[in-house]
Amino acid sequence: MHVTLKTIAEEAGVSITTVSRALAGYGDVNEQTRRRIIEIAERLGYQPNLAARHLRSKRTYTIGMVIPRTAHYSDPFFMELVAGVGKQASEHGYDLLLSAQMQGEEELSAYRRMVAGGRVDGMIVARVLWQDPRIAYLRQVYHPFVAFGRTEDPAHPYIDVDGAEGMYQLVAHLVEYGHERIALIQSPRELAFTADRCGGYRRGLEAFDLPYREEYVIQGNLTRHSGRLAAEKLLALPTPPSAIIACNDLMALGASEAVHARGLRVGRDVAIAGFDDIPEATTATPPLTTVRQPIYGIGHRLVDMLVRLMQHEEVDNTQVLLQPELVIRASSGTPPTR
Amino acid sequence: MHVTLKTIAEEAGVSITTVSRALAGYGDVNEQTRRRIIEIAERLGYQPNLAARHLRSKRTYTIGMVIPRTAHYSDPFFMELVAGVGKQASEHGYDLLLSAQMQGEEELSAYRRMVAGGRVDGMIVARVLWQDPRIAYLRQVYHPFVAFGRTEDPAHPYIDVDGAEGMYQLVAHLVEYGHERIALIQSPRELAFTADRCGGYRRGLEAFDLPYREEYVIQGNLTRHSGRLAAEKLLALPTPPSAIIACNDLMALGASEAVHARGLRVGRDVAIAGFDDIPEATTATPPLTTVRQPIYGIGHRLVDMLVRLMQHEEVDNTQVLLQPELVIRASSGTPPTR
DNA sequence: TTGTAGGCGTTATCAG
DNA sequence: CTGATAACGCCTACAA
Repeated sequence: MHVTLKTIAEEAGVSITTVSRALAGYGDVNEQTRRRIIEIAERLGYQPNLAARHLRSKRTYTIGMVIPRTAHYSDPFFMELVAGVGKQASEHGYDLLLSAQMQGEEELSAYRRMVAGGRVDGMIVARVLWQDPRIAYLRQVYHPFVAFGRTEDPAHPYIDVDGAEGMYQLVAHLVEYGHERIALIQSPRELAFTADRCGGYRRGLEAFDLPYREEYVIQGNLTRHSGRLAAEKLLALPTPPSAIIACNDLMALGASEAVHARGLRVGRDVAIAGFDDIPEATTATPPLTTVRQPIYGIGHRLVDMLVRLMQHEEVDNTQVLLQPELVIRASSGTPPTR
Repeated sequence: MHVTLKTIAEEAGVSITTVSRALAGYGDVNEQTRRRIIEIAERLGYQPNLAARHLRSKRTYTIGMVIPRTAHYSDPFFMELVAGVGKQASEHGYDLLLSAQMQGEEELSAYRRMVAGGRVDGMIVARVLWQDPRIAYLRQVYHPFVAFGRTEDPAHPYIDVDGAEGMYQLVAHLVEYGHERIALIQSPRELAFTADRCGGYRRGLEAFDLPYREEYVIQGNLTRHSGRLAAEKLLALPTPPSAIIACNDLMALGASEAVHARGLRVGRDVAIAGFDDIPEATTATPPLTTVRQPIYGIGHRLVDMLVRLMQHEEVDNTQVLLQPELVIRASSGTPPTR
């Protein structure tokens, strides 16, 4: 059977109340009694029942996060984020409650279970949508959360990376390397960062007087496979692009496969660039030029901000926009010789 | 405020009991009443308080897992395992409670919090130690768990990969490719799989009449960095090995770095092989020869078994030993020409 | 078919 | 300094 306060109380010959207070470290317990109680508690391996404690105190010391339940593969973006969030949560004395759900209704009901079910003190929301129902929900019930990503609605707490700027830099970089036909493999429109990143792409083209061509912009769904399909279409065009930017690294890696498969060489015949800088970007062949989002570190900052919000501390800035860092590797080719 | 059964009861003009039964789908509630109650519950967005429910029912529908809290980097082995476990847990209607802790005392107390604190119905134990205090604890309190890895004690439920066989195959493979000086970068002795894998290495050497040399066996700690250090030592020997096997992929990748740094070429001048087949093994340059542990799939199976144990169903086999699969890639060189 | 009452283990209030 | 007592929200005999 489980050791409860009652067990200890009986063993020590005092009331449950006294045991509770002794263990909680209240000052109004006789030093003798306290020591005896603590000794017994340790001997019996007492462990407070957290469900009971939560029921009373409304604090769970748990952070919730819902990640997409994909068919078979683990998404490195989310895994890095989970690692960063988990590490920092633990640093603050919090555990992490993870639920893998299909996007859509299921996901939202997982939010409800966690939040309204009182299982977590706060939520981390990743991969924000344009009109994000999860954020709408959390705002409606006034539950603490921080999002990785912003939307138009200016009021919610977020940390984000300036995708427009990142994309602009990517275009500038490719132009500098001599490219004029730069294609884009786009992320799904419903994602908040899509408009941001695509905007940066367009502004990049304009800034260098390059035309925006409909046929150079293809829709992907963030998976490696969709990147490959998109690149195949691009390469089959009458006038194929000489450079391909993908809205995330996974699609960029898929695009590299398509280039290979056509017997062309990445970085020489076709330049490829991505966005995120997942670990594999470094080790891919050739290594991938990309825009770095320090995902692991962002996980830390998300938790730091969330912890303050949960504890109702002052947070000076709840809208953090990080400047991206262009990471040039071999997949975008070699510098122009002049 | 939170919507409780009481809120609904008042709204519907019935007792809490009736609401509870109506929502739980009991048969003994008037159809009229039930419909009215359900309608109100939905309108008010009722969500059962899970702490209260757990307190009563002792079921949490949560699986616990403690992962090492390393300084800065995410360990791909654990991340893959988390992905597999999380996915399958969700498939069975369970959430995953993650706690990142330093190994040792902290880790054990996280187990206690989860288990004795009643937060989880079962635990997944990864990276089993020789005399594993976590397993000792779980057995002592009769709490359901499944381990990824076995120990001498035959009675606990586990899924494992036959490391001895894997290592043997690795040695055989390298011998076939013409190597006679095969070194080993060993994992920490306290890990259960170390004896297993090292045993396979020794038996491999014996089988091919190769001497076991003390100086060819170096201790690592599973990190990339330790693999690099170990390989540097090996390569600085008067008679350096021509092939290096590491007990995990991360150390093997570190060893590759050391080879590079010395101006040698992996797969040509020195053969390298690892164990695990983490995603990066495929994309590394050159790709890494290794022994495949299907970590993601093992995560699935761990959960499947655990779910049956938690629900006290019959499990025909609670000790599963999987046969490993040798994955030959470029890091071990090219086949001997004859 | 519905309601009353008790308890899960904890913490907080209020007397003694 | 200590102990009753109530309450958190839910479930379930048992009674009506």
